[in-house]
Amino acid sequence: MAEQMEERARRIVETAVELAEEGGFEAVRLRDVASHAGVALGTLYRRFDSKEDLLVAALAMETQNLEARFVQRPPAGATRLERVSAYFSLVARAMLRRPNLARALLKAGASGDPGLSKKMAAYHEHIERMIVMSLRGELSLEEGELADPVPSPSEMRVAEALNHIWFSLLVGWASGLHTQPVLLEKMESLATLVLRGEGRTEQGE
Amino acid sequence: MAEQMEERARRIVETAVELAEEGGFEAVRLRDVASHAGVALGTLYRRFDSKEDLLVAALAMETQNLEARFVQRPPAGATRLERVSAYFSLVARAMLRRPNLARALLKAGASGDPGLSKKMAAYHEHIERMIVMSLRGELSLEEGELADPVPSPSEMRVAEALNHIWFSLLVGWASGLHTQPVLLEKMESLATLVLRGEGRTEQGE
DNA sequence: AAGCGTGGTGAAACGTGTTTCAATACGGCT
DNA sequence: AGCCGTATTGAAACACGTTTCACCACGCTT
Repeated sequence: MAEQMEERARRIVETAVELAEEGGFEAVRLRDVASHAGVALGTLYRRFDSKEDLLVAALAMETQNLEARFVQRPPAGATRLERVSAYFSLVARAMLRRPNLARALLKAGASGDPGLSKKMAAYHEHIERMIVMSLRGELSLEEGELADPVPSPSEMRVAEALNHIWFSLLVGWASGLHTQPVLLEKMESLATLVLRGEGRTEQGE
Repeated sequence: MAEQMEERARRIVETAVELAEEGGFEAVRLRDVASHAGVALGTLYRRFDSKEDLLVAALAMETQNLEARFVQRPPAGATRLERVSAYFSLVARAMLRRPNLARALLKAGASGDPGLSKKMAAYHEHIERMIVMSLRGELSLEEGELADPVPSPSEMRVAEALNHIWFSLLVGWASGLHTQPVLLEKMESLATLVLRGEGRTEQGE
C-alpha cells in the first residue's frame, strides 16, 4: 500500500527527469508528467506541492546518484586544491552530460520558494559533505553510505565558501553567462584563493 | 516621441516595483502592472520580453539607487574587512526595507533565462565595482558617477569571490534558509576567510 | 493638407500551473 | 463477505504569462 505510493512517486520523478533532459524546465509539463507516469494529475499534486517541489525531489535523486559516483571514485590528488578541483570537475562533467536537466534543477532550486528551504538545506549539506571529504582526501563511510564527516569549524567555513561560490557560478552558467570551461577555470582560481585563506590561524574565531 | 516611450517604460518599471514591494513576485501581475501604469498589456510586452525581464530592469534601477547611496556615504572602516562588511550591511539594510521586492528581484535574477544574461552580467559588474572600491577604501568617480576602478587581477578575484558568496547567501535568505542577521554573520565570516587568502602572494598567477 | 509608418490600444485567445470535486478503487478490519 | 477510510481518477474550472490581431493616434515627409 505504502510502497504503491512510493512506487508512483518514484515513477513521477523519473518521468520529470526524462522530460527535463530533453527540453529543460518548460518541457516538464505536469500534464505530460502525469500521463507518462501513468497517474492522474491530482495524484501528482498530492505528492508534490508544485513543479519546483517535484524538480527539487529530482535534484535530491540526482544528488544521490552523484554521491554514489563520488564513493565509487573519490576525487584524487596530492593537494587539497587538486582534490577539490577534481571534485568540481566531476560534478561539472555529470551536469554537462544532461545540461537541460541541470538547468531545470538549478532553476527550481534557485526559485526561492520558502516551502523548499528544508529540502534545499539538505541538498547543500550533501554538497558540503562531499567538499569536506575532498579537502581531507578521505571518505567518511557508514555501512557503505556517506556519513557526516563532522567538519571542524575551519573546514566548515571553507566548504561553505566553496559551496556558495560554486552555486553562484552554476547559476551564471545556467543562464549562459559563461561556458563550462570558464566555469571550471573560475572555480579553480577562486578555490585557490579560499584555500590560501585557511591553512594558518587554525582557531580562526 | 522617444521620450514618450522612455516615460512609459519608466512608469511600467516603477509600477512593477510598487507591486513587488507589497506582495512579492506573484503580486506583480502583468495585467495589473499595465493598467496601473496606464498602458496596454501589448505596450508592456513591446518594451519587456517577459516578467523576468521587467523585474531585471527594476533590479537595474534599484542598483542605481544603491550606487547613489554608496557614493553619498561610502562604507567606512580602518581595515578592508571592516569596509567590506559595512558595504554588505548597507545592501542588507536596503533590502530589508523592502524584503518582498528584494525576493522578487532575486528570483528574476536567478531565473536562469538566457535572454537576461547580458543584463545580469551588467548587474554583477556594478556590484563588483562597489566591492572593489570598498576594499580600497576610496571611490573611483567620473563626473559624479561611479567609474570603472580598473581592478588588479588580485582585486578582481577577491571581488568575484565575495560577490558569488553574497549572491548565493542572498538566494538562501530569499527562500528562508536563514535570517538576515545570520546572513550578515556568515558573510563576515566568509569574507574574513577570503581576505586572509589574498594579502600575500600579490602576483597570484 | 494627405499619407505613411511606428507605436499604442483593447480584447480575445492560448498554454500551462494549480485547484476543486464528485465518483471510484482498494487494502485492511470486523 | 461487507464496510470504512484513504488514495486515485477524470474532468472541469481558474489564474496568469504570453501571443495575436485588427484598429487607432500621432509625428514626419512630400
